[in-house]
Amino acid sequence: MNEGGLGPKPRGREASGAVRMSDVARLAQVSPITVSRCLQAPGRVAPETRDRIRAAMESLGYVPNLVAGTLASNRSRMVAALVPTLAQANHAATIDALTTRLNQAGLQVLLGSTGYSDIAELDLVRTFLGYRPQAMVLTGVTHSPEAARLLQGVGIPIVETLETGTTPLDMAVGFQNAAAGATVARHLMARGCRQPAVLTHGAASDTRAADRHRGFVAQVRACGGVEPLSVPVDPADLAGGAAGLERLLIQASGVDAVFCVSDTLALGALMACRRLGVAVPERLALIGFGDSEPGALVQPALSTVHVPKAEIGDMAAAMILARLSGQESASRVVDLGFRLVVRDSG
Amino acid sequence: MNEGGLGPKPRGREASGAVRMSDVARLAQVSPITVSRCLQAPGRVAPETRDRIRAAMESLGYVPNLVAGTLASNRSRMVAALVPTLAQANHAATIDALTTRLNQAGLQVLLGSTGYSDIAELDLVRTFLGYRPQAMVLTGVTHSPEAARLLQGVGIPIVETLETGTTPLDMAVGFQNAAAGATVARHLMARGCRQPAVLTHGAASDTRAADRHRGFVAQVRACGGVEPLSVPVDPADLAGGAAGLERLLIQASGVDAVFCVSDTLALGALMACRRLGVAVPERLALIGFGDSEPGALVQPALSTVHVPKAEIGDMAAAMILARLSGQESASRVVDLGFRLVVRDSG
DNA sequence: TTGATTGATGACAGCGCTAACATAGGGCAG
DNA sequence: CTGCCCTATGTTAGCGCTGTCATCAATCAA
Repeated sequence: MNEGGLGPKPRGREASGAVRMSDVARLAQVSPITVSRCLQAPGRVAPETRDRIRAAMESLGYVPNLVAGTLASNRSRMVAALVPTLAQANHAATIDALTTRLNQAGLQVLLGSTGYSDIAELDLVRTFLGYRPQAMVLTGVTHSPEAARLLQGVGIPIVETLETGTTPLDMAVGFQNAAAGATVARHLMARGCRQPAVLTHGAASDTRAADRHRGFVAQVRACGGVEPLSVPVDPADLAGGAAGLERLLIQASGVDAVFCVSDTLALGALMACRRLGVAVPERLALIGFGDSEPGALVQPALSTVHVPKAEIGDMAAAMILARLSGQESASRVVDLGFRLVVRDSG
Repeated sequence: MNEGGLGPKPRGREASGAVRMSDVARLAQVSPITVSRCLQAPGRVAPETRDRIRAAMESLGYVPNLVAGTLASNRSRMVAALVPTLAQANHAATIDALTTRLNQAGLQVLLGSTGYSDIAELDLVRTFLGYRPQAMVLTGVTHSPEAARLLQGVGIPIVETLETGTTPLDMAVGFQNAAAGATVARHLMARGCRQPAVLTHGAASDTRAADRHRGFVAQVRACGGVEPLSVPVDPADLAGGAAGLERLLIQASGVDAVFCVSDTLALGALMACRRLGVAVPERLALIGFGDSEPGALVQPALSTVHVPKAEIGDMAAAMILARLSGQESASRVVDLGFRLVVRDSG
């Protein structure tokens, strides 16, 4: 008996004030563990008991504390995802698909954006791992060594998206950026272009863009074309694309085609061409990347490379779910390909 | 002494296997609470102790378990956010800004998309509250009564975005959709339109679109215009906009202006006009909503209403942070306004 | 009848961390 | 030298839930 006040003074903090499982249990006249089972596996609880418990939860407005559940069960029902930015439609589409699919399976998505910074990525990886997610989705396969070490240490499924060029940390789904660049190069050369150039993303950590650039240049060389001039742009937005194109035309007057590593850059370049009176595609062919919606609407309609944005999100979710349900997936790398979309601009 | 094996058989589960705070503490020769303090308030720990602890964390590869921390401290450092869809650029921009700002303050964002469904919203609200977020961001001010009850019960800051028409559950930041609709109507009437119509979003829970529609119609009436025909479209994508416009032209041949409740619909309508040979804006004026990027690039450039997407996300974050730091914000409703952008299409 | 099996529920301990209080030692005014 | 405050660190007891086993009654084949 501690009632006499003689024992060690009880000095607990006050509880959060919310309704707890034990409150529900008391009202339903069962033990807390039965309430827990009623939530996790209703089939293992007798129907009458179940109804009584549900009525109790309803009447008390009980909201299970998943944090406590996570700590006890070591299953957080969360998946962490990192993107460079959401403001770009292709990342948004991928995340949207990923989220939808994971939600259906009862998993929530913890989202962070790195702003194309390796430091921010490392920070976010560290923090997110602190929430003990059951899986992690990253953009691209290039990370700081420290981040890679952390990620491999935790032993959860990891999916890297948008890039399948090299060996992934764990799993990868996307396409081959270098091959996409090469395809564009082949197309332009076949079309008779003789002096192609590249508008590329200046951010060092956007290795996807760098890969496309590299693949393009290699293919131009292989076809015996003039060594392509390249102009880096950062940030890679519309204004950047426009400015980049102007710079490019100043540096080399003979350029007859430009591969822009993103549709956004291409659209900016297209605007600049309009302003400067450069005829597209007659004097200058323009090819983008990503098959964004505006590209199909402008005039001349933008030639580009279509990538399966939503499918990548879907597949990433599927790979995670398969792994979490114990299947050792046969293929750790899934290449969903890309497709050259030839429209008016080149 | 329990060593004799006489006490109750210890039947604990095995621990998660990860490095714990106590491991760090042992290596650094301090108590766990000092390690905890070193993470939360390094200033309250002596410099040499701090260095020893940090070295220990480094050498063990310690990743703090924030789930346990949340349970113990009742502070999750998470903010939950719900959007109808991420695949639409204006929501993505808002969330991007929100996330960036909250991350800077050490808060993570738990993101869910409702797909414009009240049922999905309720589900997500319930689940997210289970993670005990410190604040919640919603889109729009209309929710199921059940969701509203839940949200008001938990006592965390709640910000509703994109809409400031009615009384919020707690706080709101956005603009007045009805007023935006009215502004468009005034503009069209002043321009000499006599028979305007509306392409609107059919989803019942997109009350923002419905408000714009309502405001538009009311203003047309007030100006003495012909009662506007309206065509609902769902899903509100490009194809929907195109189909909607065709239906509209069939139903009423005298229409000389169309207010589309989103830029996406307007762009679809513009495509249809091109296909049908309808001159824009000569025969048909077209106004969108949202000031999306493609709208500025198409020809004729789309007239639209600019809304401060990123600013809304920023402000939502600021309101949350203010409240969490104890300030009772003076204004619970922040109207960031909108701006009619007249370009070529109307 | 009986032992084995199944189904429903409960007792106990502990997940990894932090709030609240406690303590020890040093500096310093008076 | 006393009493007080301040700084650095430690002790204790949970946060709210679930894994693991235990229990007890009902069912059923042999």
